[in-house]
Amino acid sequence: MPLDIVEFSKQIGVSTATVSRAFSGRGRISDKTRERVLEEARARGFSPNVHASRLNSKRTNQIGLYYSFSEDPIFDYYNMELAQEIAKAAEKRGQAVHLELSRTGKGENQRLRQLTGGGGLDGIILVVDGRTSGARLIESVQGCPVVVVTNRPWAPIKKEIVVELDIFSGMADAVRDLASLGHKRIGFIGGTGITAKVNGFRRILGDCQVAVDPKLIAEGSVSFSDGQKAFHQVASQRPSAVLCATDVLAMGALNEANAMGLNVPGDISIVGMDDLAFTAYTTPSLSTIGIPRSQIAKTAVDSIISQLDDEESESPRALAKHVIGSYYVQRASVGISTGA
Amino acid sequence: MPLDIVEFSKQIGVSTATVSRAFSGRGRISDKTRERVLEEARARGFSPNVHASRLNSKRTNQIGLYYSFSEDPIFDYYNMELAQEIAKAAEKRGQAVHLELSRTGKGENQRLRQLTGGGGLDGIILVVDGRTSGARLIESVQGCPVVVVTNRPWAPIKKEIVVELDIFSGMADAVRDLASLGHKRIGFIGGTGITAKVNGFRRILGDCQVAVDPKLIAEGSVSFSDGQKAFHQVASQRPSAVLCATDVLAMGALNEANAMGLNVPGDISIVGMDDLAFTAYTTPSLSTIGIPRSQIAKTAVDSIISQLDDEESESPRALAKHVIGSYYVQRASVGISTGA
DNA sequence: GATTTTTGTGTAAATGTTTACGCATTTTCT
DNA sequence: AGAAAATGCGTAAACATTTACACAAAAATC
Repeated sequence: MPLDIVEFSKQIGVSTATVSRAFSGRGRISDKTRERVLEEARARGFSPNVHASRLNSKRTNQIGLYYSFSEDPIFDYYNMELAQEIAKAAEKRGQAVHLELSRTGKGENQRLRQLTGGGGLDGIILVVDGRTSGARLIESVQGCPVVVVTNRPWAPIKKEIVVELDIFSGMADAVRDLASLGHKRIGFIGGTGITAKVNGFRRILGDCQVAVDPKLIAEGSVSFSDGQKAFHQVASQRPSAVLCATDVLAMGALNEANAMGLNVPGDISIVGMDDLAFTAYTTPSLSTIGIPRSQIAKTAVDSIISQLDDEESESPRALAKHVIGSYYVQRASVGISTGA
Repeated sequence: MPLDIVEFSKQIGVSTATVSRAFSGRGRISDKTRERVLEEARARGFSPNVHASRLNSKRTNQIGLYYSFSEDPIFDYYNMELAQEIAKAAEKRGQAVHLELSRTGKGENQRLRQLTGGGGLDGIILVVDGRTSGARLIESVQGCPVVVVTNRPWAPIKKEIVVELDIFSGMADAVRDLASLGHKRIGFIGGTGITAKVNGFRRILGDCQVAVDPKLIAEGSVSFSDGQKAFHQVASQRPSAVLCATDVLAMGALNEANAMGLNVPGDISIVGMDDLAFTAYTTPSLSTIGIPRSQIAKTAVDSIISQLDDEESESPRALAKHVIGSYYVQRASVGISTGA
């Protein structure tokens, strides 16, 4: 039913090549002709068929954004905000985002093969929460550039480019800051699967010459209620400040502090991680450690694009790793230590 | 470089038709053959080219999700959470989501024509915040089913299916509830462009026989700080409860109440709108009015699918409107009125 | 003014599938 | 067993573009 390029070009008296050139911007064509073609296209309602177009040009202008997480919710606030930044960064490079959410596990590899194998994507960004599952996933990426975004240490081994998120630099800033405010008993509320953060925390305390008290470290999961529980437990040990592995955990901690009649930051300081937009909206506003999401996004998207360009120029693809550091934002939830 | 169907089928000694049938599941093929083909494909790393495939079959299995908003941020928490639900609903129907964020205005129509014209999408879901701009946008949707998600009254006029969100049923529930708790002075914190909510609020107060005091209605925008300012203004008029047009505004109100030394809900009750996930995490947890997002998502996606099916069966497309009602969740931010 | 270069356009051969049609072969029915 | 129906598979014609190549006309060069 819709006009095709053959019929359309016949109607306006040019060749299909000319029409193609008018739309793609590639090849030689005079300005006058191009404008006439586009004008007629608008008037007659012709738009080139993208499938036929892509079948030739190979480019899709679509980047896959694949989240693989072992725990629900896959698409939490952090990942949503990251997705948004990636969508923006992709748009700047003329790419649209193809969003895919997945639970780590069975069927994933097949899905990924299907997604990347048929040329449907110019590239794929894999956001993963585990080293092993990530490595397994990469096996299935068939015919397109791949970028892995991870918070685990990861040396690129196959065809992937790695964007590694380093939360520790910001954590160190936070701890230094707390120490300078007189905090000597600093607690930590962790979560399953984020042992790395806990270990980093221990190391950083050592670096800052703050004593490590195992009783001040509470494991938990990642939800609000986990934050409440963990805080309740840690608070009994009288820390003067608590770091939480995520902002949502910190919200739980804040809430529980309130319920326990503790004043934040009067009695205890609380710091979250992720720098979610809503940390500015809490009462008191939440200090947090963030990794610049726009930079993560830009790095990942740029990397896909440059891999594509490399491919065209037939130069060998260099494995690479980009490390994105973190920052500490002090807000109202942190104050001078009132502890012993 | 990658194997094509001709070469692959030759290698394993069958015809291209057989390979195609093995992958698509359509047409006649024996189980044994299909399995052999798929097995060989895995072994040899063959995946069918999606562009060539789509060029024939016309189906894309991609639904566009197009947000057009007149104000930043386009992709706020509400829209993120909605997008997530739509992605889930689409996935259940075997469709992926193509995300597109846009500021209302110039270039939009052309972008939309380009997006929908070339057969790149099976359908498109337009989420808009204005009646007029939405109607203008629809003009540019060329060759695929379209669904509009809107919170404005909207009678379908052209080719669109409408999912209209009715916040008023939930608002009425909330007001009734507040009234039954003895609240007689109920304020409202609105925002630009949401006059409809304010008018609805007035009507509902009338229905519930609660006096309308214009001084208790504050316009503002939609941000956290707007919520703070508007609350400050309204609070001076001593309302016993305040409805806020969004949850983020309500967070601002909550924060300002705190800053003013008002206890929530002891001195004043606060209700938000949107039922964002984080409303459960505030202190006190925020009562809110929500519209079931999963239902919005399901309705929109199902509508696209059924329009596609109708198209195939050549039956005429019926314009339709689905209205999704709202609910009220009472949480800790609401209590018995202590006012005069 | 003749030669070379540049520019604008057309022709036609890819691009990699799907599917209508046809033909054996096998199964079902009477 | 013979006829009818169902099954499995191959051949080849779409599907709607892009782009290498060819060629004429215009512009630049000497």
